Amino acid sequence: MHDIKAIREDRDAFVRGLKRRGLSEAETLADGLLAQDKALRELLTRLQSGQARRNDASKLIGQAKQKKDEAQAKALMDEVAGLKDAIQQGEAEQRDLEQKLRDALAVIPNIPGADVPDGANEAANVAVVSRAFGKPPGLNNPKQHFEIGEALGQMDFERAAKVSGARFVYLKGDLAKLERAIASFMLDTHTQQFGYTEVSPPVLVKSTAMFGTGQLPKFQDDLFRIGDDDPFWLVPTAEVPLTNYVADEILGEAELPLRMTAFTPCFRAEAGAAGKDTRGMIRMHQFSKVELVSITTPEQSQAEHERITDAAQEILKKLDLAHRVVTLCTGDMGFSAEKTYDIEVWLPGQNAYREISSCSNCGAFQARRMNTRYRNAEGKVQGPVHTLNGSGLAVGRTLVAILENYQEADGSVAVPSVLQSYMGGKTKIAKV
RNA sequence: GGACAGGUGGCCGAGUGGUUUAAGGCAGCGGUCUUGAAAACCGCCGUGGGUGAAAGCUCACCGUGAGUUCGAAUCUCACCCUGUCCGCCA
Repeated sequence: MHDIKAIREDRDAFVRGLKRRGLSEAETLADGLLAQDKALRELLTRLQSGQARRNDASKLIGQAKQKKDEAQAKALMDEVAGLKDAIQQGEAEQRDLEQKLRDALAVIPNIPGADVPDGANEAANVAVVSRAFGKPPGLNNPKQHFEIGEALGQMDFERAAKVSGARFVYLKGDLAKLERAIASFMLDTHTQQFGYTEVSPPVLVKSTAMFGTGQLPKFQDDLFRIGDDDPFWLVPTAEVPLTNYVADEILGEAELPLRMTAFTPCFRAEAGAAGKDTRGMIRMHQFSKVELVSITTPEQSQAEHERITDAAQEILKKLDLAHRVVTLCTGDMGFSAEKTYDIEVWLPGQNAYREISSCSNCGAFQARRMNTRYRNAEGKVQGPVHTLNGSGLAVGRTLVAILENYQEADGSVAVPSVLQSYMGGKTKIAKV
């Protein structure tokens, strides 16, 4: 959510930012907002002088009545009665204008950071060369993960389709255990090495929480919803409950940065993804993910963005999985992000790098929607905090990457050394 | 799901239609006193908005929303949340 005051003070910067995002009618949009803002402020000035007079007169009426001066009281009451309609109408108009302005602001995406490359789509994303890691392994005729999993008899899409439909999967035996091992390994790394606090959050949330992180009102079609009025929503990522943890709060500067990590299932309707990644478990309605969220001061957020990306990459490094990092261009970034790094892992079966993590600095954008601020050391309330989130990592896709990168010619899969202790010492997953 | 009781500033807590400008206390900050500290005493101490160069003036906010009234923390209605008990339950 944007600050209308900031738009008022620098309309052109706002317009430039939205244009970089690809919004061609940014000028019209900005001028519309400013016109609404102006109308609202003019109304407030008018309305408040009426309210001030009413308050004064009402006080005088009280005093007159105490002095038993009924004539004086009557005269004042008559005067205020004349103001009443105008005030009530003005208050209704104020509510209406504020609501309209808020609704208009709620669907405008965040402004890209100054160092974000311009571009219309993922073709314009820019590699972060210094963050690249490892080389694709030389494998002969590598299989795709679902071929491996199905041959092991431990990955079942058919029965999942019978029970739940497309884009669901059953994992069994060692593969089910591997998912749990991956998650434990990730959580342990983030808590022990990077100081994140492990959290087990709700995965059903209210509309206000979805608004806070920016999924609502615009992206309702991507979400699963439960109930008609005052619904619950299934979280598409633990970013939602972790970030909204601080909603409507004023935090002390001393407690920042606040770092939280959670392992949760994630639910996505995948509307509009028809035909994409239909085989295998790359794109599911339900998948599990370890998420990282940081709440910081504005001064800290850029450094924290690098740090959160480090934490996510550390997992892939320990698993010895080749990957690269790209800075998303203005046209490829999510709604709430100011700057985003995507981490892409090498998948031999697909002969391609595929996204496994997305680390974003949302600046003050979500904090404004959530009404989360902080207090400095002197106790003075400052502006909104900054919020960041990153996948650390998508567990399903990590399992896919392990299957494809650690596959053996005989159809078995080696267990990466850092996971062996989580797998009861097992070094290999084979058909039973 | 049902019954009852509640929701007031950072915290506790008074306040059932009009000098409420939300009492009082705790915590915090500044000061007096003191060699220093404690105690005592004095002062300050919510958020957001409008207007203004500023000082200031002003509006809104007592769980949320709507309403009654000249005037609402206080009355009415709806909803949300918390606690206790009952029911159900991993």
